[in-house]
Amino acid sequence: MYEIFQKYLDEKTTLTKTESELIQSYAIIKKLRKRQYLLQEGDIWKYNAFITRGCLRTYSVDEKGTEHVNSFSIENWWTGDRESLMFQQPSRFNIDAIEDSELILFTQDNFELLCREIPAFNNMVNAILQKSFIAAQNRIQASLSFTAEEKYLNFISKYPGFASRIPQTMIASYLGMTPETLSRIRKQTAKK
Amino acid sequence: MYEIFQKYLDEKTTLTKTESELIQSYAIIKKLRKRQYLLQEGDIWKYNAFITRGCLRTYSVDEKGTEHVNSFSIENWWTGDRESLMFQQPSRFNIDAIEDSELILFTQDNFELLCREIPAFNNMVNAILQKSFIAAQNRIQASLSFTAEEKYLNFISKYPGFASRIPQTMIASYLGMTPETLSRIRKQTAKK
DNA sequence: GTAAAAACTTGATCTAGATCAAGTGTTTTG
DNA sequence: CAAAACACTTGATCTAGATCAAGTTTTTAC
Repeated sequence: MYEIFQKYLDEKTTLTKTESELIQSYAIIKKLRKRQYLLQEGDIWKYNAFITRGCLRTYSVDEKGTEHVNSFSIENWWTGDRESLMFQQPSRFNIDAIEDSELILFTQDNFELLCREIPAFNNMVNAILQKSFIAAQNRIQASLSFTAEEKYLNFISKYPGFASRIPQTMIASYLGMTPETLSRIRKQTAKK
Repeated sequence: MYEIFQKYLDEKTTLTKTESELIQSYAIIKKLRKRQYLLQEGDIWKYNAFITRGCLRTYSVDEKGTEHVNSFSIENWWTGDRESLMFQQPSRFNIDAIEDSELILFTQDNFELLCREIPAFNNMVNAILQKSFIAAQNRIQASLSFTAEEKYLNFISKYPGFASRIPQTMIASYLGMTPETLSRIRKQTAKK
């Protein structure tokens, strides 16, 4: 499955043979069955994780036991808990597989080394972070200014394809509404 | 006012004399009166802006004319619209001064040059971006899982000092509630 | 292949927070 | 320093979306 990551690298940046080999030498392949955890609340996250196949969700659980989905991540995206990684503190999140998935992991030490040794890799990582930040800003804006229906329409237009592979309950949680509300919205919008 | 930024740099990173001078040579000082715009919706944002004094807000206006505050930024923080800057597209945001303020601007070209020429500067910028992303994630989580009262208590504990210098109406907007609701929450929590 | 468990739908009712309205207090500005 | 503009409070009423409940449909697992 490493070829998928190699292809991603080739698209995003330009590397010498030696650099590519250095990156590959640190790659840890990890397979996850559906429902299996990549990270559990309380654990300290140690990696940078790239998804070559499948779909994962990051969520937290509040005192009432309600799950709140923070994000979905699919093939060709990264996942993990930056806060836990950066401050080496126990995570408030769980990450688990929505589908059978395959990942490539890099320990933070190795990842930092790659960033230091390979400027093109460092630039790629920064560009991804910038885009993630912009996406987070847009999500904040949506959560502040959109109605439930607008949030759903925005979601399916922004992430077409997600709606078909992710259970509605999880999408509802991601959008900050109950599954019942999402069900009713879908019924209504289907009519139009 | 450049000394404030110099002090910030000295705290966050280690630079040679030459590097410091290079950075300073690109700095553009900008003063803003209260209510004055730094950026208006539709404009394309061209800078990286550091605040040496004052307080700014970033907000958008929806079709109904309602303002939604995206963020507040005070001295020793950065502000701007990353999305507009990165993709050179018209901004959906307005940024204006809540207090008389002073900023240091770097055009994106100069800023990129500094990142390229000064690895320590680049690392500092990345670290800031990481922290901004983590803060955005936390805000998303709060907006999904907190009640109006919890959002307010979380805000004042996370940003003590903000409540006294920023009008309540704007804080309410930032927290995604009406000014009336915030007023009632403050009355209640004051009792306790 | 079938029973149990999830996932989704639909209806009835409830409620946190919004909206509307009418104050009072506090800046800003000529 | 007055009056206009703005910021905040308080009360009455309304509503989007939550909650509770009881189905039906789909998926999972032996």
